[in-house]
Amino acid sequence: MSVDDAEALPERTRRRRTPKPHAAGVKAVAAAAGVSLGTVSNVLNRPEVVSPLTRAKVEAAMASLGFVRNESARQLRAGSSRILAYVMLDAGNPFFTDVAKGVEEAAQAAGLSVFLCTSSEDADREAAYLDLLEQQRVQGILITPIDQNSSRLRKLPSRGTPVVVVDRALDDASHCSVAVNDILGGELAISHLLELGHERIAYVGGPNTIGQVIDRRDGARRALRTAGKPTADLIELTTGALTVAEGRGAGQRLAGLPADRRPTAAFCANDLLALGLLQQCVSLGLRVPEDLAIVGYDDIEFAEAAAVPLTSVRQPRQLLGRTAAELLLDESSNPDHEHQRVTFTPELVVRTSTRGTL
Amino acid sequence: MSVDDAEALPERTRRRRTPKPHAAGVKAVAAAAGVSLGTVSNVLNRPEVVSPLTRAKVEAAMASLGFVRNESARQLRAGSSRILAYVMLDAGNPFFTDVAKGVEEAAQAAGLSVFLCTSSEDADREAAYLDLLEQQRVQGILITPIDQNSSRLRKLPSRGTPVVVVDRALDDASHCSVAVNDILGGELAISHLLELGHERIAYVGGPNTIGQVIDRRDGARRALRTAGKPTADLIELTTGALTVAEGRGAGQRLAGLPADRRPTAAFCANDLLALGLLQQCVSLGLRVPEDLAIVGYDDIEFAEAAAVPLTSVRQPRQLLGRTAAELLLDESSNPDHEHQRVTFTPELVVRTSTRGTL
DNA sequence: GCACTCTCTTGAAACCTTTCATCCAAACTC
DNA sequence: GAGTTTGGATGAAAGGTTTCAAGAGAGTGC
Repeated sequence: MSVDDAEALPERTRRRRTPKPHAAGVKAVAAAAGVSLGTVSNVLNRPEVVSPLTRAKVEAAMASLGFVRNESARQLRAGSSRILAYVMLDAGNPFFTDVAKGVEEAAQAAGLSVFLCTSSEDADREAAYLDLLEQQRVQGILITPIDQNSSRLRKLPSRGTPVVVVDRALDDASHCSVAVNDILGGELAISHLLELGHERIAYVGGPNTIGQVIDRRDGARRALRTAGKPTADLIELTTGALTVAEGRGAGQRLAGLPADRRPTAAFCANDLLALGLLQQCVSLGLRVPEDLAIVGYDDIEFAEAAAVPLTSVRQPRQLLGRTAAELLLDESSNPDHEHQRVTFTPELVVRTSTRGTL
Repeated sequence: MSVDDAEALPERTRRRRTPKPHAAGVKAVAAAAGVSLGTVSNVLNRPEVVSPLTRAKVEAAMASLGFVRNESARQLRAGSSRILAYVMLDAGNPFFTDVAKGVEEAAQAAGLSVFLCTSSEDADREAAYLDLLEQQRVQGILITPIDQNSSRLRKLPSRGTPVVVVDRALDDASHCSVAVNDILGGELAISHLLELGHERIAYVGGPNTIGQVIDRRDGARRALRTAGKPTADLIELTTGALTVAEGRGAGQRLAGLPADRRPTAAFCANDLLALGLLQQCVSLGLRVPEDLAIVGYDDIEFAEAAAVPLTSVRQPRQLLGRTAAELLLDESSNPDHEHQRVTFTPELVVRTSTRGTL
């Protein structure tokens, strides 16, 4: 079935100004249906004002010519796009894809589509995507930023592109933000470990440019202070990213320490790190939680199914995404919109990796 | 810092034709810099042809006006976009995000950006995204389709939007495709289980509209035939989707069977199902692999870290994505492009979930 | 001092759609 | 049957960028 032969190489020697021999436009449809441009446009945008007969003719013409509306032209004239974007830190982290699911849910309900972009924790990539999206005049941008003080990020709203920050609470008043209290999350994790009697506790996370990494560490320190211990007691293992592979690396470093200096518990900045750490430690012969208790963060679906089910700090992932999208929609449709900062509360889910088999 | 107050509600009674009081355009920049439109455009697109002095003036004007190029207009005139899209089945499945990583790698090398879309195994969503992307005139579409016979999908290339099918080998000659031999993958899994002496084997997967589900099952059947067993021996547990939750459901059903009718091994259409199945079976008291051996598919990162490390059929995920993107780039830049069908070979990775602790 | 290059810059046309004021004809009103 | 309303169709203008043929100066060679 060589459907495409008909269209292939309609002319080898291209005409001068024609960059693409693309599809038929409204003009061609109008000609074929024997009506004016305006009528075709009406069929597209206000079908109810055109008589059924005419509409049928136009629709037939569109079908037979394979008409595809040129969204660039539409947008140029109409000034608005029906797209919103979510720039996430890492598509490989189920936490973010769950947030994305919430975003898509809310967007779909409002008749919008969502484009996903991944910065992969790379500031240049993030910047490139922000530029691109602004140039595309998307309706709005949801972002989990690497650096929340980026000037690029702050300039966007004043130029007409609404921004909602997800999973970070911004100090800046020019955006809405939706976050989970990461300091509290860190406290929950460490208090739990202290209650279990651990004294040498490690914090595994990095790089220290990521807000979540910092807040969760600060929460951990605060829990130590509250318990009357010096914050210096927290042994910090800095990683290069929040991935399973980096978690394994941290496991390697931990397991290499002599038993009397090795921490008895580790709190990881996210579940990917925790899973990597867990895997490496187990394969190097450390028992979890007897030799090393582990607490993760995010409570992704895989935390429960892990080799040793993982204690973790749970965040309302989809709700986070949905709320963020709703704030964005409000901002772009409600003239009386006021920026809000929504903060959810995390919750500790205790499993075998800290509590043992009891 | 009320940065946005300056811009807020510049005029309550909007002027008639102005849909958005958006940014300054080339025209404003040209006026501010005291040059013509064409020169501004040259600074943007061919900076080398404009004199350093003029360029500096224009750049200063752009900065002070906060100029943001209107991509819709650019695209309308230039006819081409610098974006390519990957429509994936499920963003929550690490397999697809790994493929996406490969795509982004290749795209970045070519100076393009990637928009990710998720059909969530919903044909309507997929169709809506395809329409949207075609209207956006993206440079090309990479897709793991739900239904590879969709007429919408087949029409795209003849209308000017190149399509590369990922993780499916299409019978159709109008696309390139990049796939892994799923029939062989199914065979590998079942042969392995047969070698271990299993007789009652279940296949867990669904819905049966998804190509991968069908091929892997067909491979399983073929392995049975090769071993001289009737294909009816394969006990099929059909799921509603390829998710951890559905895997748990299947586990529930399996564990409910009396021991003498329960399969001794299960081959799952992907790792998410396998992880869910594993988790549910373990929590219901079945031992893996003694009571039930499990083989997954994809060998995602979490398979190795599972409660019982998972035997799985590995696919070259990133390579898949990178190859697909490269084919797409070739199609849209090379006039002598010929459609190709690239097929990779999967590989069985044996772990504890079938082999026991030996 | 004239003809000629070469380097930059210019202005108008083109891309495709949407919008809106206007127009037309047929159907009512009295 | 003159005037009014109404349901539909029309066509020109606008939106911001890119392109390209042509123009303007400055410099060079003889």
